[in-house]
Amino acid sequence: MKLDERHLVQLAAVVQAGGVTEGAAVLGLSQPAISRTLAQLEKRLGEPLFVRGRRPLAPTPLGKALAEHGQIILSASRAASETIDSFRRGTSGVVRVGGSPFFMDGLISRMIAGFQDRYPDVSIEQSYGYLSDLRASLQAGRIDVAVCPVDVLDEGSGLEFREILPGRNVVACSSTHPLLMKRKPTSCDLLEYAWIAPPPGSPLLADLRSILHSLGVAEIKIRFSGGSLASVLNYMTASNALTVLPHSVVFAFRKGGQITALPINIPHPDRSLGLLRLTAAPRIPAVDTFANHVADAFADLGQLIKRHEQAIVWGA
Amino acid sequence: MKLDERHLVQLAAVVQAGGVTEGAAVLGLSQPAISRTLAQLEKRLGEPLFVRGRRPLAPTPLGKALAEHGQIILSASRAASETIDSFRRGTSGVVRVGGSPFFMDGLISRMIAGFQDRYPDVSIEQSYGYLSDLRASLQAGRIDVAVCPVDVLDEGSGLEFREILPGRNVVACSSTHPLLMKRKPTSCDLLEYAWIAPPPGSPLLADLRSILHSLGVAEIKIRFSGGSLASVLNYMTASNALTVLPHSVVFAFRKGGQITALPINIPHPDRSLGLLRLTAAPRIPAVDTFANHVADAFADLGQLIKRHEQAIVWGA
DNA sequence: CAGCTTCATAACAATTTGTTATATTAAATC
DNA sequence: GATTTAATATAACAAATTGTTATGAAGCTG
Repeated sequence: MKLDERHLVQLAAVVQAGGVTEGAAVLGLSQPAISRTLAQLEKRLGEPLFVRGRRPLAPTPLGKALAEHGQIILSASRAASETIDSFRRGTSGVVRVGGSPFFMDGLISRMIAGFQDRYPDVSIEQSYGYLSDLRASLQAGRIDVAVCPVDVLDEGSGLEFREILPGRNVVACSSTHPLLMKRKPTSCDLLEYAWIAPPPGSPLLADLRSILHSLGVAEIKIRFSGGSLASVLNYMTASNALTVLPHSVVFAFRKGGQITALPINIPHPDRSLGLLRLTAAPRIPAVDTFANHVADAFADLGQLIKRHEQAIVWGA
Repeated sequence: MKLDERHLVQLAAVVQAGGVTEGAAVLGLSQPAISRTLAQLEKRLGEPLFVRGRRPLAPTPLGKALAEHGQIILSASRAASETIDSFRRGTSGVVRVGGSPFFMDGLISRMIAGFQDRYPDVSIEQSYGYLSDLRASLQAGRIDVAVCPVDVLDEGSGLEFREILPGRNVVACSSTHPLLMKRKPTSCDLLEYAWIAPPPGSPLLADLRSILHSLGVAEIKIRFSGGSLASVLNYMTASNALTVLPHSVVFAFRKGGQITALPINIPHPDRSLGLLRLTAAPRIPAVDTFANHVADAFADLGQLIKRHEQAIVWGA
């Protein structure tokens, strides 16, 4: 026999509160409303739910059993309410974030940890991709926000762009690299060593080409390619290979003492790391919270880098 | 924010079924009904629950989260329905049974085990008492059924009596008792040994007195009293003490080989073991099921005793 | 692009829900 | 044991909700 969820909830409230009047108060309803519900329930069931003509009100075994189900429903309903409230506050929900692999692995993943330290009820679903994929994912509603280097001129197409860090690359190497002995490495020196290529399709790969061009270097020895950041760092640590990496990523890993940047100036890409969101997308508070957290974290990082550079001067 | 349980259920059905139409079918409703509910929910929340303009219908993270709560509600509701159906079939519920201690401990408790082997979803709450207490408990709705010896003439007072075994007592003793050596023990022999008194207030105690009277015995040595059946049996096993017990109880424990009955005839009490229920009480199917089970079990027991007596003749 | 399926909207009838006012009934009190 | 008090049941009514059918709009499929 099918019964109304609302009725079960009312029954549960009455049983738990120990009286019709009190139960009504718990639910914020009038006593006659509950009284009628109970009468109707008993009529439909053909079984009493309470021992009649006796106070305090005592449920029959059946009444008690049904009230337990009602209690579950009431709890679930309250949990749903809490879900909504917390969703609105941006302290719960799901944030689906996509981004370019090196930034995600090198910076964002740490920031996510810090974020969830503050907002443990927001779960993060991470995915990888470059600008065109990410744009498509945003538009298809597969992700809520993207973290990605974007050409400064690139704009429009319904995407909202929020810059969080100016583009700046460095030539990275193991912190025991022989070239670090030299005061001013030349372009020729760079040709001496093997290179790690950034992932195919990444802006870094394009940057690498333009760097080589600006240094007047024709070709380099690519020894390793296709690896994610962890592979690149490991490889670099255990070899004298060079690669081009975002300044911020190398900076973030300076604590490990394994890698560093060569003191050589290379041109800045006309590109900034930023947060991308769909302009037309519904505002999800948790995504706002997350975006703000990431932006703040990058602002802090920017400050840190600035202070660090006052001590150590990179390049010439 | 408070939301309607019904709406959450409908949301859950849609998410689980993967479409409005399918969800409506699951709940036995029309598609527009669900469609309107969802529209209303989204309007009240100010947040989309589904990714619009896209098929197959995909819930947003919020929609999915709320649907999970709805699923819980739906399950609880179905469980409640099942509780009712099963209650009506008499295969679930609670049976509160009261009875005289020796019968409960000696016979009924075993029958409850057999009962629950067949009906595992019926739980039994057992309590003890003699006729007057039990009658009061029945009338107060504290128990659903009583198992108790009742004077054959005693009747009325809104109680329905169902006889399940004619009263018959025996003098019980350890199975190694010296009197068992004698072919025909006399009343004087009975005076030689210590006696265990049945619990105060029990019909057995009254029976004991009338037995002594009929045997022309004035007084006996009471050595032990106030014990429950387990104590009485243990005491008897470890001594040569005698007591008066229902024939059926001694019979039920014959398998243990520890106790038996003396071959001496004592008068039957004008009393029968029976099931008592309130005539006016609402019919609880599980109680019916239980009462029938107990009655059947006693019928079987009666047959067993009869066959057993054709082999072994008790008393003279 | 036609055809099919699925979802959204409109309009309306029926039921349900909640309210206040009042009668009953069980417990408490003297 | 009569009387008072607190709690529950009932009645009457207004408002909101729910469900229905009919129909329009929007995506997918071939």
